[in-house]
Amino acid sequence: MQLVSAVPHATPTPAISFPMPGFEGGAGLAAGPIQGRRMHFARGAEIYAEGKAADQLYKVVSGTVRTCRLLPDGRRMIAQFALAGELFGLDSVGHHRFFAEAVTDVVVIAFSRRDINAWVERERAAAQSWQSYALERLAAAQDRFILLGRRTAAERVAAFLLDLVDRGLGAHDVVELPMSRYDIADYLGLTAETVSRVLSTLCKNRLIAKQGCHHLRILDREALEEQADEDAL
Amino acid sequence: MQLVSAVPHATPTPAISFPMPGFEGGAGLAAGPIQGRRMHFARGAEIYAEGKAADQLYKVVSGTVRTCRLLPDGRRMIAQFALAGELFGLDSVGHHRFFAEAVTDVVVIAFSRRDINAWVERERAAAQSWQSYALERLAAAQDRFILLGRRTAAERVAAFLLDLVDRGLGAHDVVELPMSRYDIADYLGLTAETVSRVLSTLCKNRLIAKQGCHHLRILDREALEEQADEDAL
DNA sequence: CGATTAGTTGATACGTTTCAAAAAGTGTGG
DNA sequence: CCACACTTTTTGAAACGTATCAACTAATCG
Repeated sequence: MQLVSAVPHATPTPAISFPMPGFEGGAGLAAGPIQGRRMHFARGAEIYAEGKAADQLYKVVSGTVRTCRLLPDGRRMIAQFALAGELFGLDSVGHHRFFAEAVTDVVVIAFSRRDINAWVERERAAAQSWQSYALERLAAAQDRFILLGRRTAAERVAAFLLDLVDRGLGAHDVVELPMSRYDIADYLGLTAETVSRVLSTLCKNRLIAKQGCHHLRILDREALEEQADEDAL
Repeated sequence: MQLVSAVPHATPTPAISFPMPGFEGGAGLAAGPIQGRRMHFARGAEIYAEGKAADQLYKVVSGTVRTCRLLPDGRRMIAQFALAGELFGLDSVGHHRFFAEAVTDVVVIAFSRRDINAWVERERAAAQSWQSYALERLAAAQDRFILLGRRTAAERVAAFLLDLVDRGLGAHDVVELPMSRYDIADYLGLTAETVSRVLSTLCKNRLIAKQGCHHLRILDREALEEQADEDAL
């Protein structure tokens, strides 16, 4: 891992907050005194490889990260897009079962798994927070079964856009799409062409409007939600 | 919930073991002194409903359980088949996001979430066990993304059969399929007809042999694994 | 600004679904 | 224990949605 070399100005981040989504009330509750290492990665750079020891958990400060796996024949599946403020790297106990790459230039904070474990054992609130986080991730994963197993291309794309908005990607009714069509396709179990076609159809039907291919304006959120067909993602 | 009425001989199960798969070494490590309630359900009976408070975690003693969700238009997705010895009901923190039904006549033990939490807070090993279990479930869920998003019908069915064998459903090379073709289909994101066709093809190619439609003999495990294409499920 | 990559659109192919009917399996009451 | 009714599974034919391949266009980067 060329992690260290990828840290130009490794400011000794003092007492980084460690929010567990789903537990903290606000946006950045300082839930513990864990120190993290701030790291930078350029667009496309590998953050960790599949099979490497999963000894760190990462929090995205800015930018977007994808975690993926490749099948022998080249098919790819993206397990997660981690947006600013979100965590990634919780693949498994021992070794990473996916690899992580920077979708855009990113800044992340890496927390040592050992520190987290120690903290969780020390403080009751930490343990609860940690457990809630794991359960929330599990719930999100289960929801995705339905998306991938039982929904059409149009439903998947609509749900995906709404999910990004809900997670804060883009202001007001403008969605930012930092990732490529291929990334979206590999996240939704489709092809890039199909994603493109669905987006074009949504434009034609005046549900969204393209403002460059990485920025969409949502024109009719209600119709989009109807297309996503509730309880999804 | 007609849970209580469904308990004919509610033996006051004394000090039930509470194994967390992935943590205990053997098959039934008594990891804690948690008391559970033994319950019986007839084939097809509902064990808990979607939306109900998720205040219990269940362990299957015998039989098979499915956890599902229904979409408004009738499409169904099965999130999990819980076999003998496995846990289910860990949908979420607050309320069940899936409903659970008995695939066959089942005996389960219900553990109170409160008891589990208390135990986890009391004993260090319990906390670790609990965490490992949650992470293992998460890893399994992530693997299923690939199955549902990037694999063909034949690959999914092959992987499903191998998974059942590995989890102990059926002795030697004979797989037991307690669930219907519709159940399998809704677990794999297919239709029952497609599942049936894939199984027929596998028979024709001498990878498996049908012994009644709920018992299959695996004739060529290697070829089946090749069809499942490694790292799946 | 030109070269290269990413995105869109179209035509066709393929895999899975859908609808329909036959066959096999399962349960029940005489 | 068998016959009947019902359900589940299997098989076939046609329709549908998405993938694939190919060409073109737009965006991005040096």
